[in-house]
Amino acid sequence: MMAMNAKQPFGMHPVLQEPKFSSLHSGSEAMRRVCLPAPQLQGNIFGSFDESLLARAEALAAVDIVSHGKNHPFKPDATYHTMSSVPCTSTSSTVPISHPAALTSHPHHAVHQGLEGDLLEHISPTLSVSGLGAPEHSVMPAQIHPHHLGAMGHLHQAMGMSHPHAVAPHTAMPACLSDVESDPRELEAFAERFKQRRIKLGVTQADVGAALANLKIPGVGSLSQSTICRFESLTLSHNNMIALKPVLQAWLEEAEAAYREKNSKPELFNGSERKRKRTSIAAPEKRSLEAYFAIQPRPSSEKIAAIAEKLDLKKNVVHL
DNA sequence: ATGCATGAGAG
DNA sequence: TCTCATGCATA
Repeated sequence: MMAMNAKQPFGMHPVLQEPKFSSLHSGSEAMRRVCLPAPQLQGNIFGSFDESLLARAEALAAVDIVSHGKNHPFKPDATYHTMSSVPCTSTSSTVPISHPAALTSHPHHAVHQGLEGDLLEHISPTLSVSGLGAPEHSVMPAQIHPHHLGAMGHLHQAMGMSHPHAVAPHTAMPACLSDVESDPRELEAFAERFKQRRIKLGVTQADVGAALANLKIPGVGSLSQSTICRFESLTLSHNNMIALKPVLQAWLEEAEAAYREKNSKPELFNGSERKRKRTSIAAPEKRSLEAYFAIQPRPSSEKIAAIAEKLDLKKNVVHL
């Protein structure tokens, strides 16, 4: 044996197999990546990057490990793979099933749009943004390579949503009922963008899967590398794709926010510390201080000094 | 639907 | 060795 990544010595390889998913793939592509010291065990991931991989850590969205919880409320039903055609794409796709912004109460909301443009350097002017989620006003039939326009599309959920929602000019596509955002093309575009941006951030599929748990999105825990991979390669059922999209989108925004925050911040403390750390007072000391204060609301500076000395704290700290 | 195990390819 | 892709199993 040569590789065996310390995995389970389980060696079961039935011979038969049927193509569950019609793997309509686009082969893999060479992409540079930052090496992750730890094996791809999801559990370890966080334990490894810190300093050296600070950048990545940042990208991983305020990592704060969560054991996870694998349960997806999503109820799939149909299969994907239909995107290649389906010319019908309504324009009303402005409202995704759930706004990641709403799900995660993050301070980044305000900058979502900003980071959008920032990292999207490959935006293709070809498509109009107005669609906000429906990049293809039914302009293209079916044979167009959606990949080329996979630059944007999910500007929706930009909380404010100031665009007046232009009514579908023509082909309203009444048939595409549940189009709310299930538009396959849009999904594909998103998947493509997701992948590219993820790579740009130097985050691996496994990282993403694990980091998802940090988003604390109800009902969403971590996912495996496999799933992320499948999402990117559109090898999931349509509904599953749709269910996962907002989650991954939320992650992406988080990651990019953290990313940009990281390198925007001069953060290079030059000898002078910017802020002094908040002094934490031990519980017992704090209690005695409070007790004292109860008796002597206005202790003299002398007293304060004495107390400070006694508790080994700085005077201004004792001031409370 | 999703994770594990593992093969494949790249660096 | 790492990441990605995929077969297979299972909830």
